[in-house]
Amino acid sequence: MNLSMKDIANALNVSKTTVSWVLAGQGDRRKISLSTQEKILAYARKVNYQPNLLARSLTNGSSNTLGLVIPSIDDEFYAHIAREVEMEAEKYSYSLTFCSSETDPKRESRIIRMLKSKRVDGLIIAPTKHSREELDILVEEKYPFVLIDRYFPELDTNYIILDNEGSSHQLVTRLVRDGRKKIALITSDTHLLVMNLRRDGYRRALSEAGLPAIPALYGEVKRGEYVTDIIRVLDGIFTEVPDVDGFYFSTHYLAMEALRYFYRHGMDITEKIGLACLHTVSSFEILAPRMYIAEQPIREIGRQAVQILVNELKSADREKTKMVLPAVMNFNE
Amino acid sequence: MNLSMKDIANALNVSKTTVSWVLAGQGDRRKISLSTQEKILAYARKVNYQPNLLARSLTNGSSNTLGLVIPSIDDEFYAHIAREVEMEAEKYSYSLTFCSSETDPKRESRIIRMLKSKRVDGLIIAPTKHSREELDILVEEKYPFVLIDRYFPELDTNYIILDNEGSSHQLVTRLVRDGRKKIALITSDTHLLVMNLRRDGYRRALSEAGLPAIPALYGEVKRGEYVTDIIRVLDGIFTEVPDVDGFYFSTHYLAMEALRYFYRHGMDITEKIGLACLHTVSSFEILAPRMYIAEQPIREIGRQAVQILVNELKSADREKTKMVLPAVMNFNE
DNA sequence: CTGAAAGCGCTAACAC
DNA sequence: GTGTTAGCGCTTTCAG
Repeated sequence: MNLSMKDIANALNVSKTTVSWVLAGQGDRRKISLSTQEKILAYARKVNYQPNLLARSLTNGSSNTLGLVIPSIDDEFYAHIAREVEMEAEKYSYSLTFCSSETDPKRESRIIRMLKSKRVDGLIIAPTKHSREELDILVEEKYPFVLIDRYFPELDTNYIILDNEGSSHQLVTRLVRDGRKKIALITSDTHLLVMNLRRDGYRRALSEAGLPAIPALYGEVKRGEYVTDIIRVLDGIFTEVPDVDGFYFSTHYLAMEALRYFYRHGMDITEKIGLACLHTVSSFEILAPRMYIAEQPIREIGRQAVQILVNELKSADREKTKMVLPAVMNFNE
Repeated sequence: MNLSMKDIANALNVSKTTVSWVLAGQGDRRKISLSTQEKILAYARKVNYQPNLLARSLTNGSSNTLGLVIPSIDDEFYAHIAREVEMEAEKYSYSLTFCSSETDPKRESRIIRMLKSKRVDGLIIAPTKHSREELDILVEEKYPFVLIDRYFPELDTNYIILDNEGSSHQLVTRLVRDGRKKIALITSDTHLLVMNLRRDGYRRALSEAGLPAIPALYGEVKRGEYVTDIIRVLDGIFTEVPDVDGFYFSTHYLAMEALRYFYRHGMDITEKIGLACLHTVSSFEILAPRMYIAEQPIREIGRQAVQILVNELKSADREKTKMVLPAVMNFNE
């Protein structure tokens, strides 16, 4: 199959070293004669020489590869992130190996170990709830990594997250300004810190507006079976608070299922019910054009994540970067 | 950082080989004494030994990794494919490195070369239009790979594709059965073979139904600027054929933009206009519940792709597998 | 200007 | 039962 440097060296009666220099573009610096250089270059091109990156990485102790670990590539949000990260990594001539944990902590651990074993130079991780142990190890080993989307405040790591509390607050406040008085919160995955922050923002907005926090307006959906469970939750809210006039969804897939529900029940989600959601998917624009949306700054997250990693790889032991990014709103003030 | 086998061997006063045997689970077969085995295992666990997969791959000449090359991870369809492939690969304890070509042939070439250089054991490729050269090389090198979604009939390769002509024919025939007589075809990327096949299916359905092929009902949208160009196309059709009563979209993103258009113009897409589309995205279920849809058998594609590759890796030089899969319809007959 | 040789961490044929 | 050794393909120090 593929020829190696040795093959080229033998064929041309030069040494492996010379071939290596030339192919690495160091011919001039090493003062290899032009004739030799050209001979090597020509031959390499002719036989379509491709370096064995495994060998190179082994020698160099670095694979020029970044690893991305996300809960699920099926999720539009993470798919976008993956894209941005890949593009940005390419700018620094890193390639990307991506794996999805399927929100299974065991899988996640396995993946992280595997990526380390493959000697990826750094990791970008959107951690699941139970990632702590594995992250502890990374911290201890000083393995370069940056968390995105979720984080652990007690851990001194790089992270880039959304201003969850603030965005929530803005969204709910916007509903309040429309005169909504009975705004339900639909949420899930409440063991996640970010979800609590979103709830906090919701509560703060209500209390600042002098609105009561009605327990019946709190809808918690079981993750995993959210497609069916949200029906139970919404049914419950409409029975107990028939004049509910607003919904704030803590994440996009909840909004999606709720929209399905509203459409099935022929409900008026333009006048009678105000909607807001943190995160978005492209179809919301059509399905619920008047829904207030706080979007994740996906491009920014992807870019920063790569840059933080690249910087850390250049000079280890720098301060950890902790970024809290504002959301991008589809409305004013 | 990570200890190597040598370190373990030194620390325990045994040889690298012994460590290698034991850690590879060959202790019993190689008749290493139980005490030694336990000593090694215990120590490895204690220092949290992780093998260097680069070194192992270099030695073994195989990385236990498959590569997936897709046009864009942003696309729901390919994201799903990526997920299935990853899960299936895991069953055979292969890991997955995925890259997206962004439908840029140069990028695609680069990616394929890079993956080969990293010595991935096999490739799953959803090729872009101009992939021929790179594929020719793969064929010549006998590098194991399988094409999905698109293929080159003149190339003897593994491939798994949808029955494009047949699915199209079924969709359009279904519209005809509803009494639609002026069915427009909205398509794009017409240099792709699969797109031509879809057009052929449309035409066959019309001709079998004795319906004329009205040129004004053929809408070709420029890829790349389809979001704006589709408006021009649809405007054109509605002006020239005001009583158009059906639309067949050759792919999901065209349907998506058309729906946007129909909604903006407040058009009746339940009674007056019949819709059909090859491919789907989740929001269609809400946006256009009555649209006839032919779905790609994503799971099947992902599974088969991996299995074909795994089989080929076990025994090279087998016959190439060429699969044409039927679509999954959301309607009867 | 060019080459020899060591070493990255692992496996496996071949001793003893 | 265990160790020696060579080699995977590359980079890089040191010697000519």
